[in-house]
Amino acid sequence: MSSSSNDYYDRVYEVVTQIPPGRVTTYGAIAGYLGVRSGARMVGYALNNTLKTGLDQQIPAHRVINRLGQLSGRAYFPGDTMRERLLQEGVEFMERYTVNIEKHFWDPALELS
DNA sequence: CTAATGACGACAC
DNA sequence: CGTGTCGCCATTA
Repeated sequence: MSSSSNDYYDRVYEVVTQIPPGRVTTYGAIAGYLGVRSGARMVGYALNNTLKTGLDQQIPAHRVINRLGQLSGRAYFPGDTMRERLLQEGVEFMERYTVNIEKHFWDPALELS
């Protein structure tokens, strides 16, 4: 168990868990909300840890995409799980692996205050 | 302790 | 408008 940065993962999980269905947010938005403006990479890293540990069953990691609306993490999900889940939630897709982020964007800084 | 990596982002060309 | 480069910072080798 990492002791120092355990907080970082916890914060990421906390935010991602609160993303409502049919909504999506970006790595940068989460990182910014956490106070780490350019720590977007770490957000994905933390999420990767969730799938690895099986936490993805509790954390909607599929609702976190990059600022372009692309499912950058789709490769880490089995098959097209990431895309299929978003479709089930009613998320509009512009392309096969690109969602209408402007329409479904969920900003933690605004929604969580 | 140093080097490389990554589910990103912004900017330069 | 596509591609390349740098920055950021935790994690791993």
